[in-house]
Amino acid sequence: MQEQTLFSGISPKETEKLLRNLNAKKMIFKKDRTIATNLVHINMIGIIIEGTANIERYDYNGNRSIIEKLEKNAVFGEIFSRLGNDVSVIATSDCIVLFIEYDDFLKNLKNANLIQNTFQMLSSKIIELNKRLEILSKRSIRDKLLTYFLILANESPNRTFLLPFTYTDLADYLSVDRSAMMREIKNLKEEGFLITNGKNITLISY
Amino acid sequence: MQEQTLFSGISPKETEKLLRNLNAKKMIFKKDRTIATNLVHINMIGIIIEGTANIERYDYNGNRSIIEKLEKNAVFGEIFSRLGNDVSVIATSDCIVLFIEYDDFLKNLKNANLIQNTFQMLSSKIIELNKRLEILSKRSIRDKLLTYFLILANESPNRTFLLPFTYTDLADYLSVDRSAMMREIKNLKEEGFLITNGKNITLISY
DNA sequence: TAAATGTAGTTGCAATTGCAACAAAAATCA
DNA sequence: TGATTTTTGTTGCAATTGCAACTACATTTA
Repeated sequence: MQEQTLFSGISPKETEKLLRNLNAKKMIFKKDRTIATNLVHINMIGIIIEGTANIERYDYNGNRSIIEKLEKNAVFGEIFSRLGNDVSVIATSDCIVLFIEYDDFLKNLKNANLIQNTFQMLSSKIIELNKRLEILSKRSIRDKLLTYFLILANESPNRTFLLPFTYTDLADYLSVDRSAMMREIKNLKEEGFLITNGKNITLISY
Repeated sequence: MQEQTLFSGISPKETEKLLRNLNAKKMIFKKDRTIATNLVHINMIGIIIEGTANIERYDYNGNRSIIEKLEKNAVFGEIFSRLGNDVSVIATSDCIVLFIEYDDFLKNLKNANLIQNTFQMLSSKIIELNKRLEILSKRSIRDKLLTYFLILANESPNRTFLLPFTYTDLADYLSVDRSAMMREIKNLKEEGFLITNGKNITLISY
């Protein structure tokens, strides 16, 4: 799914040249470290070369919200994610991240492949955001769970999938209280909508 | 705000030529008419030349969700909005809309201005989506209202703004029950957070 | 490997929310 | 302009949700 990168279709040599022109800087982050905070004014683009990270926000109540999961080759930064106030990128495993100045990037946006790829990236960001919006616009925890699980179930052949979150993180992704969510999952199981075995979930009907 | 268009910086003559190459088709829609439904497979880009429209979704409970408000010069379509299942674009006033095939568009994506403008459009879509996500990730109606009102208040000098929705539509934008929302607005007024006069709202503190 | 930390699973209770059902006011239409 | 439709404003009540507080289990870390 995340095989497409910013440099797909561009030869390694060409890529290296581009990265030099782009003044790209490579940085290493340990798990749980903050990769970036409040990037609005910094105008950087980050590329996850190795590892995984989350884009997160804490509101004034102390509630965490997981905005996005970043996998290998994912990009983040103002144009890609609107990293506003109180938003941070946190390493969820050891990470290698490439940083590029946005202005440098725009100046070098002449390579046809790079243009095409950037479009792809932006488009898939939009798709991800809309996916999450569809979930959050549901008015009950039950509907949020079912909507999310349906998306995951549809991506696998037998409607069984591995939850890509801990249940604690899932609650923050759905923006609901964890205990209320667990209660609702229990209800869904009792009513025969779901079978769970740890993070393995099968969606029976919906 | 929406002065930027896909064809900014491109001369009228050049634009016309582009539109001919793009095989653009102009269509007229009366208020409340459906401009497009389930565009996923149709692969079209729409540009609102005149008028306003909403991107909306109805879920199986019959709850409407207003996904996005489209103003003059706004663009919509798969790459820009992920118009998935049960999603429609509805004219909220008489509209003139330009349709372009996505493939034609990509093929003609050589003009530097067009590239730049398309990036701008995609970026501002992402910003809009994130704005809405920030609102919907709040766990109470009160916080959703305050978050949205704060965004509007910050865009005007004296923290007073004109609500761009009917209150009925606002509830669908915030994905909450209308009567519960009205109740909460009343509470906020009584507690001195808000002053309202019809759709004129002043945010006192937050 | 023992201790410490993080995650899963529960529950009672109070607060918030959605639903249904109105009446009144405003906007639209014929 | 008069009739019709839409929007606003309200309320009681039941259902859902968040919060707090635990226990049990799993995973890290020293």
